[in-house]
Amino acid sequence: MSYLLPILVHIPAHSQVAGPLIYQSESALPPGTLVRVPLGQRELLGVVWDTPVDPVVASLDPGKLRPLAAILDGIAPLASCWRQLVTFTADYYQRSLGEVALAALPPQLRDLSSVQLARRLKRHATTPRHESPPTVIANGVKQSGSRPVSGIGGIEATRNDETGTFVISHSLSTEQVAVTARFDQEAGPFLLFGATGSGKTEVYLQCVERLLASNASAQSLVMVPEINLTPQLEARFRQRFDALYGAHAVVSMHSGMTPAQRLQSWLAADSGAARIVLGTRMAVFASMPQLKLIIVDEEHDPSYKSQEGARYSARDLAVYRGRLENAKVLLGSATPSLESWHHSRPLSEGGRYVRLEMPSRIGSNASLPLVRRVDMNHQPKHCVIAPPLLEAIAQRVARGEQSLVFLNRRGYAPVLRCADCGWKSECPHCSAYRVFHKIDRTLRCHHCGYAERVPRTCPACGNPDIAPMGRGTERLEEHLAELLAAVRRPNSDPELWPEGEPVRIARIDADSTKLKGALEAQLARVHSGEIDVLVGTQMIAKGHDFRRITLVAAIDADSALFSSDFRAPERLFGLLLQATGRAGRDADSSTGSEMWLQTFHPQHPLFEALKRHDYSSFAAQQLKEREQAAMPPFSFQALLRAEARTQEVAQGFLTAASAGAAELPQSQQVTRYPAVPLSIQRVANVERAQMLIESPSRAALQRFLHAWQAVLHHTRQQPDGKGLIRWALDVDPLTI
DNA sequence: AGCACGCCGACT
DNA sequence: GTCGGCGTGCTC
Repeated sequence: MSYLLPILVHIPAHSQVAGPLIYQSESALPPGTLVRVPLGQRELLGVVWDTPVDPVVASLDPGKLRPLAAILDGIAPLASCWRQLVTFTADYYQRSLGEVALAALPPQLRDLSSVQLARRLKRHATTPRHESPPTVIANGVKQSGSRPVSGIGGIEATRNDETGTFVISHSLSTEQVAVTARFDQEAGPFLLFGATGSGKTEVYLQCVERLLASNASAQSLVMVPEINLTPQLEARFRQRFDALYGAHAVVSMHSGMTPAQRLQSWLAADSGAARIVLGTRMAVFASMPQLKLIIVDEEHDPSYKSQEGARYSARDLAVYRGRLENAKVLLGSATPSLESWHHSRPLSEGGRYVRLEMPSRIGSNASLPLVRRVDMNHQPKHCVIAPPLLEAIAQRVARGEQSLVFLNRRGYAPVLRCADCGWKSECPHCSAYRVFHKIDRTLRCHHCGYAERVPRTCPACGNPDIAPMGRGTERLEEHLAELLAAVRRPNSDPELWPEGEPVRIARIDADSTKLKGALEAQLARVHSGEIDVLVGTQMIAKGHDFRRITLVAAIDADSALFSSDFRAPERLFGLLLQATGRAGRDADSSTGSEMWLQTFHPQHPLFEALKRHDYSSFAAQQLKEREQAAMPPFSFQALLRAEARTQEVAQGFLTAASAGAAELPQSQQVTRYPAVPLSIQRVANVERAQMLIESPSRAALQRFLHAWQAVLHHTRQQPDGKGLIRWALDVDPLTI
C-alpha cells in the first residue's frame, strides 16, 4: 500500500506550482515530517504538509507520481503551531506555502543530504546538553539551574544554608517593578513605552527570568532589529542566564552566523534545549515547542519588515504567533511605531495592546538631555556647523567630554559636479548619483554598487575643475578636524604633548565598519575615552550605550521634514529621539548633556515635541493627520511592484493587472491607484514601477489580494506581461 | 528558484 | 567547428 503525501518544496511564488506537490510514500508520515524528494533533476528538502490525499479527489494518476527519496527521521515532525504560523504568513503576505516554509528553516537543513544530516545529528546527540544543576530560587520560585551563582552581572545571590538553595534578587526602579507586576497579571500583548535609559532591557531580562523560573521547560524568544545589536544583547543575557541554565540555554539566530551555527541554534530551539532564542526578524520562525514569551525590542524599527521574498513583518507575526501559541508578547520602544501606539490606546477606545510606561531615566540625577535648536537662517551662509555648536563641541573637548555628530549620509560628497559643463556623477546603471568617496578615491553607486576611480578631469568636457557638492560623513569628519585643529583636550602625556593633546575624531558608518570586528573595535575606542568627537550615520543612533557622551548634534535635522513619504516624520522623530538617548546615559555626566539640532524650521511642531521629549503629543498629532487623510493605521495598504527592462513594460503590466482587477467582485472596498515609477526608478539597469492598493478594511484588502493572484498570474502570460522580469506584492509596505 | 532545451556570436 | 549567451518552459 502506498500513500500520496502533499509535500512543500522551495518553489517561489511566481511559479505555476503554488501548493504542495504530491509524492508516493510507503508509510503515512505525519504532517510536519521533514523529507527529501526528487524534483526534476534535483533532490530537495520537503515538509509533509498534510495527511495523505485520495488520488480520486486529487484527480492525479498515482502511476506518474514519484516516491520520496528519504525521510529525515532524526528530527521530529514540526509542530502544528509552526505550520499554522507558516500558513498564516504565506496567506497574509501572498506568497507560496513552499517558499515561506522552506525559507523559515535553516539553510543547511536544505543543503545537507539526509546522510550528512544524520551524521550531524548523531554527533550532537553524543554531546550532553544538560548538566545536573543545583536548585535555585529565582524571585521566590523554585527552579533548576546549572552552576552556583555569586554576584555575576549585578545578580545578588545568597545561599540559604537550611535548604541549600539560592535566592536571587535584582534592584529594580519603581517603574520597572510596576511594569513587571502588570506584565505578570495581564495577558497582553504589551507595548512597553520606555524612555531611552529607562531600563527596558532589565525589564526584558526580568520577564524572561520569571518565566523560566516558573516553568522548567518554557522557552522565550527575544528579537532585536539588527545583527549589530545581537552581540550586546547576547552578552547581557549570558551574564544573567548562563550561570542559571548553562551556556547551551541561550542561542542566537541571525544571518551573520555560519550555516553550521545556524543549524545548531535551530536544532537547540527545536529540541527545547535552548531556553532563550535571541535573534533578528528571521527568528520569529524558530521552531520552539515550549514558546511562552516573545519580546520584540525596538519594535518600531523598519528592519523587522523583510524587504525581499515574503515581505513579512516579524513584529506583526510575533503578535500573531503569541496569540496562536498562547505566549505572552512584549513589544518595547522609546518611540513606538504609530501602529503599535494606536493599538495600545485605552481599551475603552478600542485598543488591543496593554500600554506599559516607563518615562524616567534610571540613575540618581539622570535627567533627559536639553534639546537646543540652532536656527540656520541666522547663521553665516553655507556654514556646515553653526558657530555656537562648534563652540559647544570645543568646550566639551576641552573638558574631556565626548560629542557625537550625526549626519545620515555616508561618503565624502553625495555628488561630484563639473563647474564648466554641469556634468554630474550619475550612475550609468541607476537613476541616482554616484557618491564621492575620498578615502579610496572612488565614485560609488549606493544602489547597485558600481564603483570607478574618480576621474581627474570632467569625463564630458575635460575640465579639471570638478568639485564635490554637499557633504557626507567623510567630509564632515575632515571639516571638523580643520575647525577643531586649535582645540586641545586634557593632556594625557605632557612630555609628548607639551602644549596639550590634539582632538581625536573618529567616524562610524557602513564604510568604516565594513571589516569584521571593525565596529566593535571602534566602539571600544569610544568607550575607553580615546575619542573626543564621533561622526557617524544613523548606525550610531541605534542601541549602543555611550557612557561618556554629553553632546549629540544632528547636522541636517531637516532632511526628512518635507518628504513625500507619510512615514518620514515618524522616522525622523524616532531617529532624533533615539540619538538624543545617546547623550548623558551615564548618571554622573548627564547634568548638562545636550542634543543640538541644526534646522531652518526651528518652530516646526516635530522639533517642538522633540524639545519636550514628548513622544505622545507628537504621536497624537501624527495620528490625527493620518486619520484625516485616511492613511495607516486608519487604512490598509499593499503595493504591487513590477520590474522590467523598460518603464513602459513595468507600468504596462501594472495597468493591465489593475484593469483585470476591475472585474473582480472583491475589488469593491478597494482603491487602486495609477502605476508610478519608484522614486529611484532604475537600479542596475532594471526599471521599477509600483501601484498602491488601499482599503479601509484589512479583511477586504486581503480578500481582494487573494482574488487578484489569479489575475496577476494570467496577466503575466498575456502580451502585457511580455518582458516583465518579476512582480511582487508587498502587504503593509513601510515605504511608498 | 534551478535546470533543461534551444537557437545565434567570438574563440581554441 | 565548439563554448556560451540568456529566452522560454517545466518540475508532483
